[in-house]
This record gives sequence, structure tokens and C-alpha cells, in this order.
Amino acid sequence: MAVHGARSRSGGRPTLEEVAARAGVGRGTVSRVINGSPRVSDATRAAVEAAVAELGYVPNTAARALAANRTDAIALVVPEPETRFFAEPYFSDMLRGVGAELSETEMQLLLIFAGSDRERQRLAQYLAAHRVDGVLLVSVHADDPLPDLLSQLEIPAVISGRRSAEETLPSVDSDNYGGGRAAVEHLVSRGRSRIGHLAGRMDVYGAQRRVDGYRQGLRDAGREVDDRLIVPGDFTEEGGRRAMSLLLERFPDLDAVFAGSDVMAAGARQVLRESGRRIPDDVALIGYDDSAIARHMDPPLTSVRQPIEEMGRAMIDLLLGEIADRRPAASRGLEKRQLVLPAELVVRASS
Amino acid sequence: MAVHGARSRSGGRPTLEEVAARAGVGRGTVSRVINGSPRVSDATRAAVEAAVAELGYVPNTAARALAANRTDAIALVVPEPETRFFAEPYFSDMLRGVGAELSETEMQLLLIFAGSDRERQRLAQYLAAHRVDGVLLVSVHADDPLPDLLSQLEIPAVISGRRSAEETLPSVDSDNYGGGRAAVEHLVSRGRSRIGHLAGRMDVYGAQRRVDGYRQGLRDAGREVDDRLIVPGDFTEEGGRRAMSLLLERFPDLDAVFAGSDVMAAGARQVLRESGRRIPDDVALIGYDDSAIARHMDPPLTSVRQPIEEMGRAMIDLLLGEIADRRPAASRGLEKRQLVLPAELVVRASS
DNA sequence: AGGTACTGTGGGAGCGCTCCCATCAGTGAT
DNA sequence: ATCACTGATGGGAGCGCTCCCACAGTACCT
Repeated sequence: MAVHGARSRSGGRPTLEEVAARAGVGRGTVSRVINGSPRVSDATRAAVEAAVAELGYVPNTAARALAANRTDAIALVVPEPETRFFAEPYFSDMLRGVGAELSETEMQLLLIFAGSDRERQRLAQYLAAHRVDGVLLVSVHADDPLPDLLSQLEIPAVISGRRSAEETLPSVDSDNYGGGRAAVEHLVSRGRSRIGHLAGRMDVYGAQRRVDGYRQGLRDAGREVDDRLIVPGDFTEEGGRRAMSLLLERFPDLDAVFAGSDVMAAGARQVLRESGRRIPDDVALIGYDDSAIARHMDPPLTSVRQPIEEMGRAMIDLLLGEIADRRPAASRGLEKRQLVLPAELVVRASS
Repeated sequence: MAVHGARSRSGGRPTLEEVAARAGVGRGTVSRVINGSPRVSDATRAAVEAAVAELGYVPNTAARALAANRTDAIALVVPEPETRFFAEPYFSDMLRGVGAELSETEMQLLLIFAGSDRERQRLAQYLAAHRVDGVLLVSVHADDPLPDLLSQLEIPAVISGRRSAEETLPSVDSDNYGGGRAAVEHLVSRGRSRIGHLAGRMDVYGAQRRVDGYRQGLRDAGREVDDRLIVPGDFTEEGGRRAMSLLLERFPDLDAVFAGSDVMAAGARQVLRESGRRIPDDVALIGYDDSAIARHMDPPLTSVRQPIEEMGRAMIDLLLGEIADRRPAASRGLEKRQLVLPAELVVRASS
């Protein structure tokens, strides 16, 4: 006996069916118009669009997701505590690029932090429920289980940077090798003869590549590479200080330092100052990341800039491609799915 | 002729039906167990849970959303460009509180920026599609159309701060009045006799209340309020400088200043310095927000602290209540739905 | 013994959409 | 005039869940 009128549970919102009735067409046709199918005559399309406008029709996402098995949403997963996310400009730049590129589409972006174990647990559950069509993974460490979980669940994903030379996931990286090389080349061209390198954490592939670039830069200049000139730090200021002290101890006649990050360069600067050395007169200093630190340092720090915002855009492009190409599972090779964007040396007063 | 086997479009994920078959019960029973209904015997529940575990069953959110007309997601809407979001600790603190409180539930948080017109357009579309069960609105200006859109769409929402004394939406605010009063009380107790106030933008209700508190603080001390001691700024550093200059011009014998924000206090400090006045010896200075600026200022700035993280938690509590109480539409009054959390004076060397 | 009131359970009827097959009218070739 | 296509359209059959009614079983009354 129950009368199921137009005003159902969904709060009186119009449905596809109602739009179809209004436009005097079938359900399928309205669906085609909504989804931009070309197989609709112009007259029909116009009629449907008018009905949509009159009724203020908005598609029900849940119904669409259920029927089409897609969510029109992707997640930006940050496997870090929220604090780091806000502290580092890297993330905000990345987010800007991602947001810009995504605003061209109908896709929705979710921001998910997975710093704590508890949060990672929730994330796993979330992914298992397939609540997103794809995932953007930033700042992943070499031993993170997340990428494997993703491929196991067959969720398209793109990673920023790469975990190793054999990265299997689609990825967008910047040219750490070229960046390292450019830094050294610059120092050589300024007549520096003994150039040290404060390396980053060696379990980060990008840091390894910077070292490789440093080596090659020296070789290009016809110099021998003395491994004792390479001191590992850990990307922190304190690490930079320690590494710098050690380097100075080994080579009192050092006249240039290439640090694997601006933060380490800041630590190095302190040690150089304390030892009475002037920058750049006695020792030239170069950092990496071109962060705010670099611009505000005294003297302003020469640094290697990564096009982070552009990397964000590229990641979205790749991911959308992956999602669209879902049908011929793993058809294309990896070649076109791993991008490396150029890094650029920004010269300032420290070198 | 088509055979619709167990492995359907959804990528072979088990369904409720399959779990039911496995556990030897009906569909309804499994649903009850999944949703924690008490109307299930212990034995049956155990059997179902075992089946869920064996099959690795995860509910299909889209189907649930469609059938139950809810999304289990809420949005934190920031009507500001992303840049400001990252720049101000207010948001990151808020996000931390919100995230913490939400992690106790099954709800998913979406972060949505609506700084540009284009983004606002998208947001409106998003809300019209009812893709979230509720909305948290932070940093809303008096004339923002968003709150009205929300109530028109009948989407539960909670606002941080309030737009005016007659705020109609559920809200969580801090006690700006009490904070202003406490600041003045403190200055009076330190023997300051001529106390100025650098007010914030007067279209922000909280700024008005700080002024009210300032006034009452003086009255409490039995002093007369001279309106020329109150100079409006605009919450910026430059505004703080201008207001401070004006104030100093009017009252060269000023011996205390209460600024409506730490940033304005920073501007004021510069002007005070330039005029040769020492802080706190000649002039005491108090800010508002207790931000990083306050702690790092020279001398460290006395400031009024708002419990932002706690406000975030409270907003979630309120919102979840609103969502749960959807049935008796607008039943409860507003009394219990507008919280005011205490502000606290953090005394440092500047006063 | 017959009622009354639970509790626990099964399963039909949707939710609003997409997918896809059937249908129909039009077009050009035979 | 007939046949084979093609493009445009209608609508059935799900997608996987929740809601709710119906029904069996048990317990407690009169």
C-alpha cells in the first residue's frame, strides 16, 4: 500500500528517472548526456540539459559508484605525521600542483595522513574498501609496505621519487643525478679545487643519486674522486653540523661544500662560521631543495631547485592515465610511466 | 545465458551475501553484525565474524551510501587559499584536534579548500551532491554565503567562531570577551595606568568581543574607558604598525598595549622600538593567539591562548551529534549547540 | 490451554545509477 | 523494393547494501 512518490529518502533530490520523464526521453539517454557520450542527437541533448537545469539535478555519487565501480576520487597519502606535512614546503608545493591539475577534472582529492601505526591501519582498511580510484604516494621510504599493499589491491598508484633504481611503480622524480652534477660543475667553474659533499640518508634513493652526480661532476672536470670527501648526514641540521666538522677535520684546506639538503647546509654554515671561515670567500656552500631556508640564509644560499609543483601535476597526469588504462591490465611498459623532471641550480651569494 | 558468478565487476571482493552463505545465516543478520546491532545472539555473531575474517570481507561503501543515504564522511572546509592554510598554525592545530577526535570513529575527513571562485563553485556542486554527511566551517567571514547554502541544502554544519551575536549555526568559539578582559586585568594588576588597544577587523565578531572584554576589564578596575585608546587594525603587521603610531601620537604617555593578534603586536613592537621605548620597561605589550610569533619575539610576548585543538575536537563532537539527531529536524534549541571555550593568558616577558 | 510479548532471524523491496541488449528509423547499395 | 548497416534511443538487469516486515521460537502471564 505504500506510495513511493517522487520525494523519497534522498531528501527530495531529483533522480535520473525524473529528469528523463521531464525531458520526455529514456533513462539511458539522460545518462549518456550526463556522461558526455557523443551518441546523442543535438536536439535530445538540449532537451535533457534543459530538464537538468530546471530540476537542479545533481547525480547521486553513491549510486554511480555502485553501478560503475569507481569513485571519482583519488587520495594523496602522506606517510608522515601531520606536523611534518605543515612544516615542510615540499608538501604544500606538491599539493598546489596536484590541486591545480585536478581542478580541470571531476576528480575529488582526499588528503590522508598515515604517520602513526593507528593511522596506517585505518588507511589499509580504507584502501581495502576501494574508496578511491587511485593513490598518490609522497615521501615513501625504501622499506615502506604501502606500495606493495597498493599493487596487491590493484589500486593504481604513482609515487613521488623512487625507492630504488628498480622502482616498479609509476613514478615522478626530479633529476637528482643531474642536480648533483650541476652543483659540482658550478663550483669547479668558480675555481674551487677541494669540494666536499654532505650526503643525505643513504636509504633514500634520491640522496644516492645526488652522490652519483657529485662524483660524475668531478670526473667530468678531470678530477679524481676521493671518497673521504663524501660524508653521510641524515638530512637534519645536526647531521649537517656533524658531517661538516668531520669533513673540516679531514680536509682543513676545503674550499667548497655541496650539501644534500638546505637544512644540512644550514648546519654546515654554523660549523664553518665557528671555525672562522667566511662564506663564500673561504668556502663556497651549496644546498639542495631551494627552500625558504636557502633564501633567508646569510649569505643567501645557492641551491638546487626541484620543480615540485610541476612534479605534482605530472603525478596526477600519470595517475589519471593509469586509472583510464585499467582495462588492458599492465599493458604498457614502465618507460612512459616513470618521469624524471630536470633540477635547476639557483645561484646566490654563497658560492 | 550470461553466468553471473561470484567474481563480478567489483574485482572479486566478497559481498555480504557471500559472507552470509559462508556463515550459514541470512543477509540481514550479517548486516546487523557488521553494524554492531545488539539484536544478534552471541553464537551467531561469532560465526559471522569468523566468516568475515576468513573471506577478508570489507563492506562496499558505495552500496552502503546508496542504501542508507549517508556517506560516513565529513568535510573540513577552508574558505581560504591553500597558502594561508599552511602559513597559519591555527589551521594545523585545528586539523590535529579534528583528526584526533575523528579517529575514534569510522568517519572519513575530507579537506577542501575554497579560496578561489572556481573552487567555491566546485564546492557548491560537491555539497549539492551530498557527498558528505556534515561540514566543518573554519574561518568564515561575516558575509560569507556558504553557511546559508549549507542550511538550505540541510547539511549539518558547525562553524568555528561565530559570525555575529545572533549566530544561527551550531558553533564553537573561544571566549574572546574573557580573553580581552583577562589581558587588561593583568596589565592593571601590574600597575599600568594608560592601556591602549589595537583592535582587529571589526567585521570579525571575535575582534569585537575582544574590544568588549577590554572595555569591561577597565570598568572592572574602576577606570573610565576612553574610546580614543581603541584603534582598529586589520590583523596584519602593517596594520599593527599604523595603529600603534596613531596611538602613540594621541597618548605619548601610554604605558601598555593590548593587541588583538600576535601579528599586530609584532608590528606594534617595531614602532615602539623605533620610538625609543623599551618593552616592558616603558610599555607593556600583550598579543592574542599565542602563536609561534609570540614565543619567538624579543622579548617573548605575553599572549592570550585559545584552545584551538580542543575547539577542533568540540566541533567534531557537535557535528556528529547534529548528524545523529537528524530525524527530529531542528528539535533542540541552540543552547547546547553553541560552545564557548575558555581563553587563557600566557604571561611572558613583555608585560 | 490460550494469549501476549518479547528476541532473533530471513529475505523482499528498494536506493539511483551504469551497462548493454533490443529496437527502430534512416541511409545507401543491390 | 529488399537487404545490410548505422546512429539514436528505451529500458531490463544488475551493482551490494540497508530497511523493515514477517515469522518462528521462547517465556511469562492470565
